[in-house]
Amino acid sequence: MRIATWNVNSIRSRIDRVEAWVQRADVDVLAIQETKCREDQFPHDRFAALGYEVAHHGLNQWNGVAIASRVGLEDVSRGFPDLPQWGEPAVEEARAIGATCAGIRLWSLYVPNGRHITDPHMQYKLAWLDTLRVQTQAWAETGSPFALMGDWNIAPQDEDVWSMEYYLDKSHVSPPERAAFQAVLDAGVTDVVRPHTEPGDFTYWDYQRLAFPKRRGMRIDFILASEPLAERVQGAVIDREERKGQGASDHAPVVIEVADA
DNA sequence: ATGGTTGCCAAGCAA
Repeated sequence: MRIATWNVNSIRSRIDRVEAWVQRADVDVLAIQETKCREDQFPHDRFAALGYEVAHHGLNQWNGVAIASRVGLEDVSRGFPDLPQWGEPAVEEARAIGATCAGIRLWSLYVPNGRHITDPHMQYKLAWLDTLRVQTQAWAETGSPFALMGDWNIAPQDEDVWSMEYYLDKSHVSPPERAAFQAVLDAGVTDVVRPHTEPGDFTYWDYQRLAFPKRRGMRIDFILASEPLAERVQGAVIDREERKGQGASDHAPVVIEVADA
């Protein structure tokens, strides 16, 4: 079984490429981030035509997460307990959706962008991650297979950015963010993609300044699996090809191959 | 050279 995560940067503007990619990559489950639309705007019919069920959580033109599956989709959860609120008025944003597919509990997550080390968004981001840490610990204690998939807006290691000098005073690499990411790992999950990749294998490249052809990217999209699932992962790939050409998302899809239970 | 890109939706914000 092939499971993937992809920040598509608007499902409506990307639907043609998403449709082509899920067929080319032959994925059974796709966790999507940044759908950027309400539920009534989501192109459900396009996924249904390909044989995928979809659970979507989208409240407005921002954020938005979904899970598409052709191996079953059960027990959908939109958000999880104690997530911090944001905005005026403060609301819980559409940044997490969970579903059970082929016996595996999968989460599509869009971690808040801290924007800058000193920005209020950074405290929101860290609080959000701490809530995720608490939940991860609880999920791990059940001993069931699960994965946290999505855009973390964190580059946990120096090799995960094209230049540490460039990012030194910026978000995504700060010690508090990296500590928050590590705390989630310590709660009971592991990065199952890294063992199958090399330094310089990024998942995101800015649209600006020719970042992609200059290979100036970051590795900020991850699949973190609990032990019962991690031991079934047979391979992984970041599909850099999908970042090429007109109409590409600024993120590449990340795929894992999982053995049957 | 203080630039450039994309998507929301139609001015400015978000990434």
